[in-house]
Amino acid sequence: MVSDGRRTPNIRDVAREAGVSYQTVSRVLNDSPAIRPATREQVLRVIDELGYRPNPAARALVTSRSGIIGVLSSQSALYGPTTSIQAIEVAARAAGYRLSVTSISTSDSESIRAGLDFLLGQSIEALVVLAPQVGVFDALSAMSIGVPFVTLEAPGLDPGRSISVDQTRGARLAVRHLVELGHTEIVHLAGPSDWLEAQARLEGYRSELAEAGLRPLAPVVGDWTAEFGYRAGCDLLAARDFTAVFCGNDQMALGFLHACRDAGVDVPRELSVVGFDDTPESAHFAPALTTVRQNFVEIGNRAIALLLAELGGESTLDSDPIAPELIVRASTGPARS
Amino acid sequence: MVSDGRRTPNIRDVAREAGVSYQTVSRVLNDSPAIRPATREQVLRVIDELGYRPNPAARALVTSRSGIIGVLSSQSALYGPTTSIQAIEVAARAAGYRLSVTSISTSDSESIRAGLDFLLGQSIEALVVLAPQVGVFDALSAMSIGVPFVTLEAPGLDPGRSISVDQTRGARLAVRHLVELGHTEIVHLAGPSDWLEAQARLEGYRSELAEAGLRPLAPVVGDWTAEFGYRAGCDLLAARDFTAVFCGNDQMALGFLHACRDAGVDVPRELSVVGFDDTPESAHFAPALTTVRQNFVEIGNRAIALLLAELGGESTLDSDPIAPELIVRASTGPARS
DNA sequence: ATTCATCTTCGAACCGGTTCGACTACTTTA
DNA sequence: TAAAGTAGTCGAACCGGTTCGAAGATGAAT
Repeated sequence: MVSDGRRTPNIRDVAREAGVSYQTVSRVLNDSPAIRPATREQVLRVIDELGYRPNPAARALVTSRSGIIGVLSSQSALYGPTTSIQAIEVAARAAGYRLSVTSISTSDSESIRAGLDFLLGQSIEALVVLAPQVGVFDALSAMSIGVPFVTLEAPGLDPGRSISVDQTRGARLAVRHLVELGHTEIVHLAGPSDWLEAQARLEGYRSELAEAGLRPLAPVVGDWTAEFGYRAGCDLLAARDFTAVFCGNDQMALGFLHACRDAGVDVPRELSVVGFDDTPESAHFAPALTTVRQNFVEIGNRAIALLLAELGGESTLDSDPIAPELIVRASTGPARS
Repeated sequence: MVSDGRRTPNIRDVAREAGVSYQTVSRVLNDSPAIRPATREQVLRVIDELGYRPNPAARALVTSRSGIIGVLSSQSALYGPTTSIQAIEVAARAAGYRLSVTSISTSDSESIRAGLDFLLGQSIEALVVLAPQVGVFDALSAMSIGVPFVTLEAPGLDPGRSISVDQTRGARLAVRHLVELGHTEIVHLAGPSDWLEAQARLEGYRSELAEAGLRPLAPVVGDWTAEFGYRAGCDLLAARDFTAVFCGNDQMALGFLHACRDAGVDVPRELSVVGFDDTPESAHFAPALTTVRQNFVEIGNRAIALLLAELGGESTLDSDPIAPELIVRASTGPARS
């Protein structure tokens, strides 16, 4: 890597060194066919020798393609979004795109707008929204995005623009499992009410119970954290008028299990607990958690596939929703009659 | 937002519409002082009216500042790195930078090089490396980076270029706690041996035991997962020749606790268990986990602060290492004599 | 009224690529 | 042997900003 003159080499430096015109170098870079093999060899050698890297800004300027896909994510270290983003990154990179991720800490429209502005100001070519609060989508439809976009884990909203596991179905699987075990009084520890996933799971909980002819109990609205699950559990177990709990995610289930231990309630003998997500840890909870598995990697992959199709001008394929899967472990058992 | 002609408006469109020259618009954008307030108002109004956004590629081209900070991360949804990256993103955004994150799935030099190439090809202005395997740093020093960079959670390597919690100290805190409880036979469930954090914790484990005049046992090398912790636990508990376990992270501790339940071993009565990281869930393990807290947000913030200082030409300040904190919970207790 | 300083605006060059029409030299065909 | 075709290369214009020296306007000083 030579650094004569203190300037990073540009395409003209390469051309001069290789004894060709700079357009020829450009041809080599974009592997145009009309280049004599010997010339290409020569140019490539000089490129390597000089440590030349094409300037992405210059390229973006003239092609008006930034190669950037924006990701708007809610600020959290939750397992699901994190896993999806990673899958997105891998898929995007494979397609020659890079990611620009920004996270919003609150879901008020001001901060959403700021996050979106930040991304749009980078001339992103497409957008993935991973912030599944209702407010986000209101803000989204208020601003004209101007690029293809897809929302993740926002079930029931804007079909065709949203990729998600069928949350309602997942919730129904969980509840049905409990019903089949003979439970009739099933509490739901829900996620934040402005999260679409939480809404869909609550909906699934209600409709499955209705179908079984059972009455839903008032949902306890939480914040996805184990800490909340614990405190809610302590409260609920004081007046124990239920035999099963369907938790909105695995973390809350963990907290709830903790509360059960504190209260001396035996799971699953006296109480059945179900989670949601199947985090890698849930198999090792005490007891191992029955939960609903979501394929977060698949979500990410499909998101990029859809965007790439749209960027390529293809019609957006409406694929089947991703099916969740019930994973039965030790935290659920038959209701005691 | 007007869209006449099907082209996004550029600075000249704004100038024409506002009745000024395009250089004046540029002045307004970079809030140069030499602009009459009335002119500024007028220009800003037109900008808003046209929905004009400056083209970052054009700007980057002429200023030769991309505004991008690259992040090279190892592919995982681990709590620590995820949290740090988020802190980095927030801090970078506040400073007017954006992030380009890429993750490498394996730590062989080929894939490291590819990841690094991918980032350097985006003319990043600075680099954060969050892939604390030894191989990464070998590859790093082999390639000339050409931009300021900082490595995270890579203790003991390249001081001044690395931000991390003092892992060795954290491990010593954990082990000292066990020693003070009277434990003499302490097993270490280590992280992968090519991870610098794992090495540092192992080192801390050994030196603290040495100082206490105790002999270290052969470490069990794992992969950070709960699943591994479980399997290792099952093996270890078969021939139970120890009274305490120091786990390299909370997930492995969780798996180990699971194994203890399976084996009918009472924690902390018969066995003490310590984790590392203090994930938000660890307070709700069964039993609540004694662990070592790391401030991942602080790590991210410091990383950006250091890079910004360097980008601004300031000398790199060598700050004190971040101190870890022992969080004592229910999983540790006195050794039975 | 003229000169000069100051404030504000303008013109032109440049950043580092891509692209398209034109040019050259060498084959092929009649 | 002249005309036509073709592979390979080149020149110039352009993308959308920033920057710097120069110019126009305005008002104060002489």
